[in-house]
Amino acid sequence: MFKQFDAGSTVNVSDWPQNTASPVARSGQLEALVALEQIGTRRSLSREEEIYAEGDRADGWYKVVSGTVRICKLMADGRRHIAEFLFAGECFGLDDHGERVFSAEAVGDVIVMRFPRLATQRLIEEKPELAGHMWNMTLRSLAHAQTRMLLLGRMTASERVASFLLELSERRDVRRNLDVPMSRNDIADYLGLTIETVCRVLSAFKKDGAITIPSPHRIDLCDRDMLEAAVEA
Amino acid sequence: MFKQFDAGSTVNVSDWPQNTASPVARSGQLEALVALEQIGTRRSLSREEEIYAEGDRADGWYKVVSGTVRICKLMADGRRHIAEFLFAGECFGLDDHGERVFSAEAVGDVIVMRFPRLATQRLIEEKPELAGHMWNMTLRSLAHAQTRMLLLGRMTASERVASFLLELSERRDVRRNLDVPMSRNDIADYLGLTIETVCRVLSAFKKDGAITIPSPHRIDLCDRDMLEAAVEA
DNA sequence: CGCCAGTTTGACCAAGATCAACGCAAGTGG
DNA sequence: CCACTTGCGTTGATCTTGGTCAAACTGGCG
Repeated sequence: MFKQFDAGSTVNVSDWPQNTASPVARSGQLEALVALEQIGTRRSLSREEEIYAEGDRADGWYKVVSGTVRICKLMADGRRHIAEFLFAGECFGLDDHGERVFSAEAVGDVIVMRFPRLATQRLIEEKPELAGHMWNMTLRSLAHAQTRMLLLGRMTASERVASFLLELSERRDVRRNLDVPMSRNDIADYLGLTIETVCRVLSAFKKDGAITIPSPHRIDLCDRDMLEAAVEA
Repeated sequence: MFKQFDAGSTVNVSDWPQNTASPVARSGQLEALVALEQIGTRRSLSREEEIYAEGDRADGWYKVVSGTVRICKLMADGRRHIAEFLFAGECFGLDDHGERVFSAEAVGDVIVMRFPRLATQRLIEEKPELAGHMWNMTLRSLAHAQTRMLLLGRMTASERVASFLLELSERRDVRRNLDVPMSRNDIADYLGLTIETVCRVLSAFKKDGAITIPSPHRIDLCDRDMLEAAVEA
């Protein structure tokens, strides 16, 4: 089932390259992380504002402080695809060299930290342990992307929506009273469906008693087992 | 359009963390890569043989020497999803910690190099520049995964197949006489379609004069422009 | 109160899935 | 050497899921 929804690209010291490292390397790692945090600058954005656009120079990466960010791509004929949603503590924009391949936008009001690429590179040269940390964040994104490829390639509409609700619940660490910051349209473009299908599936889940929908941006997971059964992967 | 199909996770010294590094760091990098190659062991597999299974301990990663490898996952009810095909020079199995989330199988006869996880970790501690190299390989996989999410989430059957043919052509560096090592079924599971749909789309392309199909595992791209137009992303 | 943006619901439609038959080599065993 | 099998691939007929189009609903907000 879907237990390994990555907890996002939060700072995490105990992983692949590090977890057998000597104590010395480990304390170096911690110090390096502090140094990393210090090269970041704060930036506030309001609802629907663009953080960067497709085609912009990719000269930095970001970490969400508060709010929700979406990473998306527009096709020539207007079809939209949302590659990822990012919540507080998660990082984005590490990928792509040179030009941005996707754009990043604020779903609601958002605060992010921006880490300039050059400063990051210099810091990595200075403290090579950091490369391992960056690598880990990328590995997490990759694991998440693979889970989503399975979802987009082989799951039915209800499986996708159930999956989405459970993912939200895991990532935001809420068991029942889920708040859903993004619009139905965003959800649809994230799941490779249409807004109507998303609505219909949600209504169906409601009728079956798996969820209730006090308001469009608030969903109660009454019966998680039912949702988990709907995923069935 | 789809020009940035990553050339795979081949060894590549000139990237993100390295490309502004001092000459000293660069030569260290090269030396480190040689050291890396030396911890690998050769392994031969025949058609349809499993390299590792879902659930196996993830205690190493691989590089394809010759042949084609597929990374796949089976859902409980038998639906199959192919996450990736790997050709000579490309790496896989770097992702997942602990247990394998996907399995890896030889499409035809295959030779791979296996790099044990522990030895790799030790080497990284010894030569921290290597972390940057590993990170780059992961970044490439991620870029590829993102391209595929767009394909699976938002493209039509013909767009997917056209995309696939062009991707094959780019990655194997062949402009016309494409050899297609995988079965129609593999292609379908890679593109999130059924085998019948793949066949039909290929037949349609043939009728339109975009391709010819001398044999099932050999496809001629007569009119690349037509295929590129069919993708239209 | 009426407008507006986002959501929900319904009726209909189509892309692609499913089911089924057929074709076509490459074995295989008599 | 030739029937027979077997595993793919291709094609056709029909069905289903989810998309499209359109209308109604809902909760702010001027």
